[in-house]
Amino acid sequence: MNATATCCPPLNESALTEPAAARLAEVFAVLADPVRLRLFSLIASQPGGTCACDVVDLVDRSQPTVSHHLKVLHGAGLLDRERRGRWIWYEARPGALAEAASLLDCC
Amino acid sequence: MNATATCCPPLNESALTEPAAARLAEVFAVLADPVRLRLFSLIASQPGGTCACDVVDLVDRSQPTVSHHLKVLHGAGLLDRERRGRWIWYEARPGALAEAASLLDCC
DNA sequence: TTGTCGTATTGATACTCATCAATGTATCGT
DNA sequence: ACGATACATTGATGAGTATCAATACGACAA
Repeated sequence: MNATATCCPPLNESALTEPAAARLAEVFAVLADPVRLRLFSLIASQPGGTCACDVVDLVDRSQPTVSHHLKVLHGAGLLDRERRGRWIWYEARPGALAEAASLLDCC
Repeated sequence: MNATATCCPPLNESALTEPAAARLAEVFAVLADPVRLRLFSLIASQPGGTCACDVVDLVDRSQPTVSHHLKVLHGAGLLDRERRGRWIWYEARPGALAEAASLLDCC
């Protein structure tokens, strides 16, 4: 029922199956872009979530580019989205990275 | 002195700086390819390391492709290399992923 | 030295993706 | 209704990369 149990043992205990590797590689690919990783950390470090308008200025990229990255993060299940009037609030989804973290812990 | 202290606080505590995000994104990029991730797990799960010839057959890719991926993993500091006669042995470098793991633990 | 085996490199190709300008969509105030 | 604000989508472009065939390199055996 806990997040770590849904995945697989640490990397130094048993090798990943092909499907497991494919699925996890997608998670790492989402975090493999510096702008996207920074956007996620900016939002995750904000307890109540953040308005998208607040992060655009922080990453030195155009608004469409930031919107694209937020869409990718949301599509991967790392961010929750909620509309509030004209604004859209993003918030880090709890436990979204537990699976990946459990793998890396050992190495 | 411990591995987690060399990096940065978890993602939900404070946002990544731009250089930190860039450096970490490189690590995630190395793990973002399914073949490469599986190669690393195959080697990391082998206590004494592995001959490169043993993993080529396991990932359904050509020998040059596997060689390329092993070079990337070694270049990123995730694998150690050692020549033994005609063979080359790869071994997972201990603690190579501690930095990335400490970040992900919280989310 | 000559061949063989294990591994790396080269060169080419196809595909993915980060990025932006322009435009579209939705919500709110007046 | 109209304009303004916040965000998303479209379309185009350039850079990066996974992949393989062919080739090169290095070590060992005979």
